[in-house]
Amino acid sequence: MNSRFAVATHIMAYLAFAHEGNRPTNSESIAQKLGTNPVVVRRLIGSLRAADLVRTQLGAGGGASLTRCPDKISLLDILDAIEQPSDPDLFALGSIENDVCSHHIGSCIQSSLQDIFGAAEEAMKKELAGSTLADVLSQVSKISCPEQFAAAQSNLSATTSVG
Amino acid sequence: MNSRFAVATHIMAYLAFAHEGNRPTNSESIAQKLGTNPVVVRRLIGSLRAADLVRTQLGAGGGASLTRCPDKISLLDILDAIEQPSDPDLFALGSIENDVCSHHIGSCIQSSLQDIFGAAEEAMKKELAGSTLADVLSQVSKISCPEQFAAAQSNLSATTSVG
DNA sequence: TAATTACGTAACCGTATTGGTTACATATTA
DNA sequence: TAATATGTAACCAATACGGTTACGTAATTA
Repeated sequence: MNSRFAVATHIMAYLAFAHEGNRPTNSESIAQKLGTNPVVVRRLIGSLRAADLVRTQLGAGGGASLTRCPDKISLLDILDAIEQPSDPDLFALGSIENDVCSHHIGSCIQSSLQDIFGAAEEAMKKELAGSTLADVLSQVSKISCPEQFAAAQSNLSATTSVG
Repeated sequence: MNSRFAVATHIMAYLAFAHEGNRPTNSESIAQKLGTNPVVVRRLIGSLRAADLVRTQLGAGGGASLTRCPDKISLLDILDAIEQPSDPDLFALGSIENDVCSHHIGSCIQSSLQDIFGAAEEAMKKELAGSTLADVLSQVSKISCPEQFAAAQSNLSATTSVG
């Protein structure tokens, strides 16, 4: 899960950069910036699309774009989008949840731990819910490298316009 | 990571149950209760011992026992104990952290995301730091199944005394 | 002292997951 | 109609993990 989340957030950040220019961004250029494969990007974009965070457009000039403004998309939205049925829970008890352990004391411990793990997960999600893509962008522009940020923005819109 | 944490916490909970009776608990009996293999238990106990949460005793009548009272051991202590160098971080950027991506905008996004991910992780850890093994035990005894809890406690001390 | 117990650790295996890659059908644009 | 780009399946290699066996070593106990 962890790398998927980071990559997905990265993708969303790039799409947020390109959000002003109305042209979609293709998986090829995102993959190149991330140093990965276009199919990997498309797979994640597929999950993001299923969660209605991005829309995609087929055909020439196609690609992905955000469905709403970056300040309306939290990092929790992204996490929820890429969560898979195979990721039951960040703190899943996994193989412990079997019949062998379902004697009294075992199941009692389990339910107790699940409460605590659930609280920890909630705390994490609450934090992620408080950060939006817009926050990421403004942090980038303010703190890290303002002039490169401006240059990158114009580069990006140029890239997405040209192809 | 996630299963390791859950299993380790389970192990610690069992050791906490046995903490009053001064006899250590062997990996065999813990593994049996958890429906797993003694070696798996010993591996985790090895990490817990390295973090000075448990001590182990070799030889006949040996096993593991807590180094301090359950109310002095937080779930964060356990998480920290079993964190491995290969688990750099819950939100690690993984394969993104390569040279290809280290152009200006990419590295800016990364540092921004790392801040946010770090905050989320901190929130989670803070929650775990607030829960002790004693809390787990009392939750088990109070909420879930008081009479079984009492029975299990006496069973456990009997088990660890007899072998 | 000898036998038993139990840990510590290495080694190996099967499985699951993941990311990377190729390939191709489909849709959209020009 | 040609070019572009997505959607998706399929396959591969690498990694991680849990399970298991095996064995050396230490401590107890008879």
